[in-house]
Amino acid sequence: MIEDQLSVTFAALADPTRRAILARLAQGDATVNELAAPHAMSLPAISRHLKVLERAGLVVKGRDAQWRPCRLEPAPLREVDDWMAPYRTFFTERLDRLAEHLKTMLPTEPEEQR
Amino acid sequence: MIEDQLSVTFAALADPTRRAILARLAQGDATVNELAAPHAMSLPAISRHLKVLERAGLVVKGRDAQWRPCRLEPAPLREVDDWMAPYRTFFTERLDRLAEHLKTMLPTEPEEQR
DNA sequence: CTGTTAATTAGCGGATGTGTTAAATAAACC
DNA sequence: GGTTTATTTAACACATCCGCTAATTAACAG
Repeated sequence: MIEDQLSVTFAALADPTRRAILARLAQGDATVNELAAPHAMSLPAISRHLKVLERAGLVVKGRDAQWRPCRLEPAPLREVDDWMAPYRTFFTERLDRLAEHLKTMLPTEPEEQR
Repeated sequence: MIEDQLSVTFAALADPTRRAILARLAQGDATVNELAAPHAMSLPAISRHLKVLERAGLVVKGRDAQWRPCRLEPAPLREVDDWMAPYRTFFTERLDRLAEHLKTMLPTEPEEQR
């Protein structure tokens, strides 16, 4: 099980419930119960989702009596952003993409003269 | 099984082998064998990874005799990019706050004379 | 001490993911 | 037709994920 940080982060993001939790936390800290409220799902299920987000470093839990106020930690998202960087040119600059595509295409298969 | 596009894309990205395949394809099209070459893994395993990438719409396979030239399809990455947008402002804002914090911190702690 | 609230853990079942080897398909080569 | 090459599918094993309910821990309130 040699799971790298990026894989753990992507796996954590690959669930709509967890992304909804992140979206909620982006608007401010919240307790586990507050996070669970909008979802038609048991509390333990939400608790497990939070654990996944925590393991990915996307969420940090504090302690306030019996409450565990959760906070969004954007650092792993920045890692995702950095990973995306080289691919971003593919869909932001289509002319460059076409040019590069042609460049990689031309020298591999030299046209024969006729 | 109501898997949304974004979840499928994130799940596809949550594997280092698949990300390596995408990185390879970013430099030009390649056949399944070419994509498999750098990995210490059986060909069927690579074939399945490609299927996952295909299902996510990240890769499109063509047909050239017995070869299946694979091409990178950046559209789902753009969706990820769009999803990231609100969070991106979040963590740049956070960095700004950090910068400001450091700025306001420096003059408050003047070196004591001796 | 007792009861209430917040949250986690335990244990179960079912689905999915990931790797293997062996067999099958498909198109080229001779 | 028969062989080689590229790729996929089948069948199996094993682990993880994801939901549930029931039980447990932790901290407050009276």
